[in-house]
Amino acid sequence: MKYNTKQKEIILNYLKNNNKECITINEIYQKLNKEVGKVTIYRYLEQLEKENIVNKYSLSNKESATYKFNGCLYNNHIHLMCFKCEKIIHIDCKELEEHIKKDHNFTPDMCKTTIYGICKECENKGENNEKSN
Amino acid sequence: MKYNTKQKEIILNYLKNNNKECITINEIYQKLNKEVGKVTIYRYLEQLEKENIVNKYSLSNKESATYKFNGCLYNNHIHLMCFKCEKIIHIDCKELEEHIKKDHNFTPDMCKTTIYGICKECENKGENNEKSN
DNA sequence: ATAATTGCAAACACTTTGCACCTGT
DNA sequence: ACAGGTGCAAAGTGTTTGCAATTAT
Repeated sequence: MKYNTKQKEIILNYLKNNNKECITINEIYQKLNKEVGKVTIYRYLEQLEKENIVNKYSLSNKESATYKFNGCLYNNHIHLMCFKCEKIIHIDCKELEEHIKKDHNFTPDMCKTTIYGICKECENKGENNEKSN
Repeated sequence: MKYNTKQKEIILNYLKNNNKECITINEIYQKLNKEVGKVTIYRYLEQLEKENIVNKYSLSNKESATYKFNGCLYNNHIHLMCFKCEKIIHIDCKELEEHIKKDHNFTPDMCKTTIYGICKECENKGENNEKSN
């Protein structure tokens, strides 16, 4: 990756201007397919990951690879993802990070971590409504 | 899923006796391929998930689907996965769970959550050795 | 007997690779 | 000029589906 190309610029630009914290290869491709091929997106994102400009992680096996642009506003936030409504909640909490580091001898990368569970609203709904199955 | 079959018994039995907390479809298939077809494993595990007997989650896009048998010893442990050595560390820590619940209004399902980062050993190695790239 | 289950092969979806063509330096 | 990058098509991998044969009730 020694040359600068139109395609790389387009992709990086898109990542910079895209407001979403997390974006999948498919989302990028759907936006840019007139200008950049899918293979190039795969290859360039792989490169950007090596350079620590994006982080790659998987939210589910069903989706294409998910990336987060490190320059974006949301960095260092922790993600809580609700199973039920699939909403992602961003929290800012150094305490949690410090706890894992100090008490468990492990330096967490909260950018790459998603904590799964049930949000307050869905939990409340669940009590009033059906239990299903 | 109204009939009991030899195959279902074999799979469930294997999950019960298997000591690992997390197991992939491929691991199950490699053990049981003489007795059960892969498709049956997929279908039965899907069913077991609906019945809440196993939980499905993904550690990485590279591996086949990962399941955790809910009856196993390790339930409610938290997983820390090291990027570098890919080791999974199991910790038992109610504090962390409580913190998220109380302070962030979110009930985490730590069974389905993997916290990514760097373990102590790899961090130490990194300091002495090359930084690479 | 018959409705459900199994398992092969084929279809799918996401990702990676081989290679000829194009582009940046 | 030529090393590096792009993108098509093909291959690779994990998962799902169609369907005929088998099995549980």
